[in-house]
Amino acid sequence: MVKRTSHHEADCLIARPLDAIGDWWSLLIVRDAFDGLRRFGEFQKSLGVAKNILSARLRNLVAHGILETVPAPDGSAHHEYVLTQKGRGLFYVLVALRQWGETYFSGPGEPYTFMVDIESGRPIRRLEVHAEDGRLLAPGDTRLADFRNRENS
Amino acid sequence: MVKRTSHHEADCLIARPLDAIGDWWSLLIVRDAFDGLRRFGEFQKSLGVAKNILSARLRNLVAHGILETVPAPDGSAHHEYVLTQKGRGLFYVLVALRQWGETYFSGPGEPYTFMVDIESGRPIRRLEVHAEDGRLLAPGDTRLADFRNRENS
DNA sequence: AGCAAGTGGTTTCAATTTGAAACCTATTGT
DNA sequence: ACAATAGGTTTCAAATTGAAACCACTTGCT
Repeated sequence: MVKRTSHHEADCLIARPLDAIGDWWSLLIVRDAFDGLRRFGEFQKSLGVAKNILSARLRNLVAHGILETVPAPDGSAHHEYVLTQKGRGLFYVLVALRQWGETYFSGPGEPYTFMVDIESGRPIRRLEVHAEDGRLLAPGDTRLADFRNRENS
Repeated sequence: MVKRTSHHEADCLIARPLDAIGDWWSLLIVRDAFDGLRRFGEFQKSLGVAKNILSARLRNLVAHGILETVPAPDGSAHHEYVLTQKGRGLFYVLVALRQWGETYFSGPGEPYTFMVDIESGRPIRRLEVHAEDGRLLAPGDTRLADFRNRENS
């Protein structure tokens, strides 16, 4: 059997998250969940994707603990999909992706949406990576270390 | 013709980046590029992916300006793939993804790699989202606004 | 009660995509 | 000269995708 390449058991802690999300645009479901969407139909309308595919994606996200199903609050027999704490942890990924998008994908002069702080209505700051002592770090200033390296540093 | 769903022209600035990267695990190529990998063969060995697929992914990343090809410095006829500035902008996405992975995907007691500041060798800080005035923001504290909203706020 | 409409899916099936292996073309190394 | 290595492309079977049809259950209306 030809197996789809999966990085499920990969050592790398970037590969595993990617594998859990499963599909690039499953993140759009997560984004919509952050926007308050909860019902199957709402996601379907928002994403315009085939129902069978949406069904599979939602199932996958639930299986990986990113979404969970809860009984519908209106007492109907249906359920709703809400973010778990793990799912809410993807907030930073979405912010990073969005800021990258704002920088490189907004057409010239094109009106676009961006993230603002609800309280002030002003745009949020750009993400920054900081060292433990607070120094601002650029891409080249970091490396990966394993547990053993950390112990004797 | 059955078209693969694409969010290329989507208004949303999360969808467009996703579409540019193309494939979830193309990010693994970008991660490897951050780790200093440059040659086709290096990527292939690192990712263990079929050569035709890697070839297509590299071509896509180059087409979207995330990688660029440069002549090999050793004078050979081959070229190397290096991150553009746009590509380096994905650093924050990778950090966000990795921190999420560190939190939710590291097995109990399992040794894992994580990001450290090269200068001190100590782990970097967690990403935080801040308002313009510096307040720390949680997932629910932001919303999207379009250009017009910004103008009159 | 009878019936249409809405919600939340599953099934079917053709088209597309994927990926392993084979192949190709240059450039080294010996 | 010959084999090996790098960097791909081509081929083709199997897997995935997605549009449309279908199904089951609940409302709402008359």
